[in-house]
Amino acid sequence: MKTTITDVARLADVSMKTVSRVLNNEPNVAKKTRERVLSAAKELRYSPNLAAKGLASSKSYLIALLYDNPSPNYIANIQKGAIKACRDNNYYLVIEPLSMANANAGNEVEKLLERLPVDGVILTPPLCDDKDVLSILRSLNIPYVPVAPTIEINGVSSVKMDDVQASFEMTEYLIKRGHKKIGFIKGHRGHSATALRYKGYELAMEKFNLKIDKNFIAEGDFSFKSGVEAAENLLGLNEPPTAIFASNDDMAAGVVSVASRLGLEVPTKLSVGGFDDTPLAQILFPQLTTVKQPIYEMGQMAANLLINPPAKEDVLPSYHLDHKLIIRKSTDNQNILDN
Amino acid sequence: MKTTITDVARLADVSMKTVSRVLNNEPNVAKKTRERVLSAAKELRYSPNLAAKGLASSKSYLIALLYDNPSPNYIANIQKGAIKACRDNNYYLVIEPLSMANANAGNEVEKLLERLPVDGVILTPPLCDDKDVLSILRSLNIPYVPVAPTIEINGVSSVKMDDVQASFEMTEYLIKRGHKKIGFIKGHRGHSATALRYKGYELAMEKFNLKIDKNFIAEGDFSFKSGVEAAENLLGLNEPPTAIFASNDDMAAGVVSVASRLGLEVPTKLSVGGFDDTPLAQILFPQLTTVKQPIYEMGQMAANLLINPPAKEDVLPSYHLDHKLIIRKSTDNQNILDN
DNA sequence: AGATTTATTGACAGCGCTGTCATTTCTATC
DNA sequence: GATAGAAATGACAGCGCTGTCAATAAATCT
Repeated sequence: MKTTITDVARLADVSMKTVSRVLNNEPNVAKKTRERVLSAAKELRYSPNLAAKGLASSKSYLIALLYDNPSPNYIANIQKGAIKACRDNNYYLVIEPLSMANANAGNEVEKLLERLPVDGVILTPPLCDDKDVLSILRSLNIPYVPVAPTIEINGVSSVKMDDVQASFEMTEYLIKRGHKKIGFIKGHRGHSATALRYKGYELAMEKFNLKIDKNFIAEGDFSFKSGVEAAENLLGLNEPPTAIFASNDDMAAGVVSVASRLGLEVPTKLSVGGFDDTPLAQILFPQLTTVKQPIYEMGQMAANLLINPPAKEDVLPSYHLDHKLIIRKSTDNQNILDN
Repeated sequence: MKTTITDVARLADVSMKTVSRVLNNEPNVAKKTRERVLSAAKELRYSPNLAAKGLASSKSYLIALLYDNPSPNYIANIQKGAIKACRDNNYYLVIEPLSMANANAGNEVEKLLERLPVDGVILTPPLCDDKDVLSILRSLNIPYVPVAPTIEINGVSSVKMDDVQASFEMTEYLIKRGHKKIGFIKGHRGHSATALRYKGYELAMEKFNLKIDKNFIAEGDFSFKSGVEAAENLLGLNEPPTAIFASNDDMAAGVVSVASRLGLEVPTKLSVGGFDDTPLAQILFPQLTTVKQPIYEMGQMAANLLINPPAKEDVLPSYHLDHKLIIRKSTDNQNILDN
């Protein structure tokens, strides 16, 4: 038999409402009463019934994570972060993979959310830029937080990292290790990160007065295969680059594999940098220097923003979380080191 | 303003209870009435309030997926499968990563489930073999389905694949491609799959009257690194094997990397087989022949068993789902082919 | 046709909690 | 010590649905 708030009330000799006040940290409860209630609750191992709370307060204590199939690794980390925040606040995370491919993601979302009245929604790319989804959310009046969106929305907080800065740091790091001829492999067109990461590369090159050779810029699409193709072009040049910065790890893995096929030893003959710090980065030989995105932290922050919305006054439109340059063997070229 | 069951009842000119009956597919409603209610519900775009349903019926329409950090890929697929089943039944999936490392997973589970009264729990390895967790679940009287458990529990259905058979098929396939000297890399001790996969290898070797050379059996722990070490041993033998079957993809990747370092071309000089069909298997060059586990299907089945429990009479203790041998380039040795 | 069974429908309480508002108790003030 | 105001507490309705059981309508049987 589950203990209810009534049981606790009886034991603590107060009214149900007072128990409710204590358990929800509402003000205006005498210290002594509070303690009495707390110990009664503890003794009875009371825990509230979510459905009842939800029904009475028209909240659900549920946060939904909507996503459309990016890498399992990305999602897993977002989930972990979001769950951390949920646990800390007695919320729960329900997940809903969506497929934007099949026509109207909007409809799907609508059906889902009409039935399950969650208190907030976390949106990951590319969903966070889908007009339909966004407008449904607005019309249903459900708060949401986009993770790493391309477009900012007025009045909506988002969480993101600074791709430009991260990419700048990687490039700067390569330059400081003595590289002057640095190839860059772009990501998928239309993916927001693609332009930003390239921008960072540009800025770093400019800062150190290095000319960007057009031949050193290759188009990719974030896939391993495109990394292979790009590397074949880059390394087939008369004067090939001494370092290649691929804008994600999968493409970097492609570069490493081409290099090894060509007998170009990494990192001594060619340094390779990636981006994302996927599990692959550590599996590769040599292990990959890369950028660790604050994925976990973004998930956590997103959930937190939904659970404890900041007061309107101090709303920042978006929160930037810190990335980290992870230095491993693939760039260990034993050159000039003035780091 | 959300429409309620009362609105529908009024429009269809019946009682609330009748609407409830129709919407829950209960028997004993006249066909005409049913249609009237259905069209009214449709017109009003009615959708039930989960919290209210839950409170009234003491169900939650929530299934929990408990897991302790296996590969993101594994979890992602289990999730997808489970969600498919949930969607089909108007259920929702909440996920709860756990850490068995920190002392008492049991306690954590207990707290979680006391608060969130889910209708069922899906347990993935290694959680599904944790005595504490299982006993909590039993004492809380929450139905659960273990996925790929080591131990069977009386009266509890589980879902699993046939590791022995799958491993047998891989080995048999290698044999039929002309290999006689086949190395095997074991997985992590204590992981249930380890013994089963080895067993399959043994059975196939026996069936074809091939002697198992002890030197051809290497110990691994499912990590890339252990695959590298095992491969170094195996390929350093005077008479090295012509094929290596690593009992997961990460270790197989290790084998491929060692082979390429030694100038042993895969697949012509060495065939390599893996297990799991992780994304890595397709990224590798050459792409990896491997076994695809029915992970998605297991997740789906598990959720289904929870949502629609089979009648006691026809309870099977466990359900085996089909795996699939995925043949790619890493075993394409152009030999005898009598497949 | 009347009696009996069976199918269909509805009235109503109540699931466990919180919001509202009334009531009581304390504290500060003059 | 009386009074106003603030702080603490409680009574009670009701969130939206379903379970129970009673009432009614239809079907079946003598």
